[in-house]
Amino acid sequence: MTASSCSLPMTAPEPGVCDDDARLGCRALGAASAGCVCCSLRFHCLSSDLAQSEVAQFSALVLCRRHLKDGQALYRAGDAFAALYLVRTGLVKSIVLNEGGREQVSGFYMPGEMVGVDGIAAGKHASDAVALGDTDVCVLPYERLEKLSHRAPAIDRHLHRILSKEVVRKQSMMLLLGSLRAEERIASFLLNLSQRFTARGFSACDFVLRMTREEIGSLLGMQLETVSRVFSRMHKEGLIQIDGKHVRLLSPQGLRRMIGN
Amino acid sequence: MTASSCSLPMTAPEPGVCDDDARLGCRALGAASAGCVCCSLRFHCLSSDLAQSEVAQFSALVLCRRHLKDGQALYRAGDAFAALYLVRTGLVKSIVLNEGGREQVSGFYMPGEMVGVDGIAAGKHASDAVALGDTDVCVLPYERLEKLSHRAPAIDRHLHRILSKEVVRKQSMMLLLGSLRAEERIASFLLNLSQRFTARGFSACDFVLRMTREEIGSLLGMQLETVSRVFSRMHKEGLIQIDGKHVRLLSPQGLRRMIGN
DNA sequence: CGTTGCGTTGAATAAGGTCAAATAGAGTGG
DNA sequence: CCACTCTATTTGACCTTATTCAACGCAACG
Repeated sequence: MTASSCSLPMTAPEPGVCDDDARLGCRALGAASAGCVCCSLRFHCLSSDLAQSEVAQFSALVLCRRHLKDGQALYRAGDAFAALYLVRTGLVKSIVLNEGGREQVSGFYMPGEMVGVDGIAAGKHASDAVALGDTDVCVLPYERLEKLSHRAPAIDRHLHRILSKEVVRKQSMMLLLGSLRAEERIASFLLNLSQRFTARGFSACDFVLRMTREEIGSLLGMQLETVSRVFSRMHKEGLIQIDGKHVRLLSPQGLRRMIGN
Repeated sequence: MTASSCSLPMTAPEPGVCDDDARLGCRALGAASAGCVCCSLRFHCLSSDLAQSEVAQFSALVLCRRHLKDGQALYRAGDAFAALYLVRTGLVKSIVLNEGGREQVSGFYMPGEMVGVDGIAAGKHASDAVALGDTDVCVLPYERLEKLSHRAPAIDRHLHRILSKEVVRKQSMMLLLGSLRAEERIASFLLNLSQRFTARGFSACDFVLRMTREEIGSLLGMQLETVSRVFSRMHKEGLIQIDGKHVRLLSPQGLRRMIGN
């Protein structure tokens, strides 16, 4: 998972430049760090059509990383927006709160996925981001990222794509919330996780849910009891095997049929 | 509404350069067109902290406009992504379809709002965009926009903000769909429209819904009958006055209280 | 070993969906 | 101008689904 045994050339961060450190509560990366160039997540964080030099430039952006323990917040709604984050290990959940105090999980972010883009719009975060279990993130100071993206068109384009992808993702969550029933939502959720695990080289059909039933329910717009019941029913029907947080998809095909395809 | 009597200097599109015309099905703008600099929507489309020169550069991007009649599509899901669109007059609805054939309205776009950003991610549109009533849009060829944004950092930043704002918007729709009940959804919808009308200089409490009950229901994740019933109930309770598509908010305060604030 | 958080399950209830029918309005063609 | 058609909307009756409330099991932890 780590990129320790890598000795490819990279642009080292200028020493002493990381005045973001204190503000962002992160630890600086020494020149020893191999950076993005040979990070195993490189092709999740970054487009494959970036030149090596661009990857190195991007890498130089990541002045520091942050480690979060279970339940610790990366940022809170209302916090000044200073950086975007790329999950390295672990899992981050993002939570939106409306004025009426109601809150909802708006997404789970896996290694290689970017957290925090909702802060760009207003210069302050619109949601909380909280670690589920031990989690590491790379910190991308936004001002530096902006400056870099003016120099490196490919990186700018990549950023646009990431932002757009987030729109598409939320849009398909809207579709799920607005027009699927409980069973279909769960099926869709499981298949989505499966697909993302696969893309990261993990088993497609056998994984552990780091989040609680309540958090799943919150994301999918249903009560935790309903989540539990649907899991139980799917289990009885032989579609999945579920033991606490450990899930095994016995019939991905059957799940796919449930959501109509 | 039009910016006809404006004679400020602007960068005219180079003649003969609009080879996008045929592809995008739009008509070219003559040099006679006043462009964005004195468009009444300027401060909706564009950030107020753009310099005049930057606005002119942006304006030069808009090589053509498109007029759409009621029900006509700006693009369809799967179409190659070539441009972003800024609504000038009228209303555009965007519709997502999932694999199972289910579809849902994912947003209504008013003058000054940008349509089409979900196409950036994959290079093809993820939704349909259809005009509700006569509608005009400005066409922003995306490749040119990208090139411009490398030359003009402020425009790039503005684009990032627009994309992020779209994420925030979808995110709050997720919250609505996942945790509000029918009445609260409608209240939220009406207040949102009201706020957007206000921002455009129209009455905050007296407006016409261009969309059908079914389209409203689709956006809000409920059946058209439920939409109708909620309108009727709100009417009885003296919160709104509703006559077909004509709405008057009698107690915006009361509506706000419904969603808990 | 009691406490606490998470998960499961059951029974009663409420909210919204579905089906059906009636009405209203806009647009069309005679 | 009127009859006709088509679509949008409203309303009622009934039914399905998911929520709510409550009880209980289980595992981790101090």
